[in-house]
Amino acid sequence: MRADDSNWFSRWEEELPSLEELMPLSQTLITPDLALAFDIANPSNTTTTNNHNSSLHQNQPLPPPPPPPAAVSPTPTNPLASPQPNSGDFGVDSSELGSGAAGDEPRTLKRPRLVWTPQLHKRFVDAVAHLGIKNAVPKTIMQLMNVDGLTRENVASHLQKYRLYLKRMQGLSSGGGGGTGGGGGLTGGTDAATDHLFASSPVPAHFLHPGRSNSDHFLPFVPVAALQHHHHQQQMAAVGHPQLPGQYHRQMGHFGSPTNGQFEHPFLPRQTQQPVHRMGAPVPNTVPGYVEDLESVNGNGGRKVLTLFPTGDD
DNA sequence: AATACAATAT
DNA sequence: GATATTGTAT
Repeated sequence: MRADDSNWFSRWEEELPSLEELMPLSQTLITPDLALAFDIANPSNTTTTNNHNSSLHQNQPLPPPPPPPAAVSPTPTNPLASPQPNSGDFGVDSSELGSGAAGDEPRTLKRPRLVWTPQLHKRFVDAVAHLGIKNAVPKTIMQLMNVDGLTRENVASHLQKYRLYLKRMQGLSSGGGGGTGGGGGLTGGTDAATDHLFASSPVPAHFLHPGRSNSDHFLPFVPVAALQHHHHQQQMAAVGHPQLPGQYHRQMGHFGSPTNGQFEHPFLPRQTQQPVHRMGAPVPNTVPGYVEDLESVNGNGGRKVLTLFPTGDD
């Protein structure tokens, strides 16, 4: 109870990490709907609850307004290169979305394929490593990663692949061969072109021997402190050109050594629990910011790809 | 009912 | 081949 306690709250903001520090993980996955809503300046709208402006509090040093309206062409059926019929001015896109026009929130829109960048994967591996294979299940991993827009399904799918990778490695180490008949001979071992991504991040040793060793770190629970506090995730969309001039910042992993894990925050008794809120709330998720890009490859329907960008370290 | 896993489809 | 989606088990 110090006098200064009374104003700790005032200083609270000062205690926050600088934007630059947090920035690395900012940006959020996009949701197509939001993108649309973004431009929709509908005077009459209503359900578009996009009120979240995060940039109000602190300024943002990086608002390079880039380009363009990158144009979101939600029309998968538009193989043509001309994304929007509106040539010339952007602004509102049309997006007729099928049906409904602006009235219904497209909850059923398909999100672009998630692209697992090495950074994202790193986060994934860190999360799995810190959870221990035992507790590393999609939901938990997803929470620890705290990447906005990332869904359980995304993680599950990646986890599935990752497990196969681990298995493969185990087999290689002792097995001999495997015989899989594969004849091929591929196998490069630790880094086949196939596992590019996986190879880019070190695989914690314990992953390789599930069997013995009690690898499971003691972490029944993870104070996932990173869950819903300030959301800062990073994600970007890169399409076609992986070399975006963007500024990446590196965010050091939060995951450090659990042995000494001293999570401390002025106060965060928040157990990262997710209330069982189900739909119904008109203002459920407030997405901070996002960027979306899509790549239209050949007329195959154009696969939109969403790539979360770097957040981390390498 | 929700979640995870495995299999299958795009 | 990488992800998404589906089916099934828990």
